[in-house]
Amino acid sequence: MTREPVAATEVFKALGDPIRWNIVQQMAQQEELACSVLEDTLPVSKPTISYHTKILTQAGLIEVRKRGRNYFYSLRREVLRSLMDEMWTLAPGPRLVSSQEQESRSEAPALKAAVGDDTPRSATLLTW
Amino acid sequence: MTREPVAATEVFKALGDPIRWNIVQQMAQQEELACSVLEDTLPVSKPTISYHTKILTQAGLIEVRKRGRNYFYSLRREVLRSLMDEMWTLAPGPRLVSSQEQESRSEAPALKAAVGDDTPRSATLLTW
DNA sequence: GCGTTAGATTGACGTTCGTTGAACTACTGA
DNA sequence: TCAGTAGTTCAACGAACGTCAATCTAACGC
Repeated sequence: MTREPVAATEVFKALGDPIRWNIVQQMAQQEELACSVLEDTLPVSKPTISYHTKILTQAGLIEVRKRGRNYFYSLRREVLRSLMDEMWTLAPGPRLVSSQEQESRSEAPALKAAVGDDTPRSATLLTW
Repeated sequence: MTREPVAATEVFKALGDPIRWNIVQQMAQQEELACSVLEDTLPVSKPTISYHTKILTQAGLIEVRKRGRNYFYSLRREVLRSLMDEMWTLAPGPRLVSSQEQESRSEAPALKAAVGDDTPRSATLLTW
């Protein structure tokens, strides 16, 4: 059941790219995401998408399922939670954000050219 | 009070390097950390340390205080928490790790050559 | 003043990363 | 069987990253 342990820094590095973060965000909403959707929503070529999904897979963040000639990706939320646990030991405390603040944040202005101007989801900005 | 908003991916990228992750871990324990300590504990030269602390500062993760000719760094935990909040919206759920599991994890075998063999803290490995 | 020390900056170097066109593989449907 | 499609792999490229020696700057002690 337990897989190869992955260094925390490798997961951080995987999340530290706008396109990959965008992919993870999309997958968090869809439960399972077709590769073709990524081709439509991301402003990069097919090989580039393949490159990024590979990095996410190696970091343990996503799981790949092949059905015929189509590929489907799904987010491995337990990995994200495991990383959050690790961060929590460094900065323990209750969750800060109220539900309406989450709402407003998802409508925050996009960081321009972070992943292209016509991207479905805007870049995530942190304020504190 | 609120500073320049920083993209989440920039913070992830800052955390995605073994040396910087090590620095953050040390600062989580010390409340305030002298630069000289980093020079003693990290297997890299002074300019390299300066380079990494600069990246952490730009990501908003640490704060610099100069006292005479000495520099002191401190962790900005609210930034880490803000990032955790963002991750939580993607993978909501309770914390997973029990206190004794945290204990055993901190004693986990080091990932060799992740940041040098004589590093005070071992590399963080994730299991799920 | 003047040498020393702590740490940042600069400049150079090799390595890794992100991107693409081209070629390839595996599946589909007729 | 064979053309078309979905997605990967390969090879190459420029850009960004991580490292260090050398240099610089500011504060210290005398």
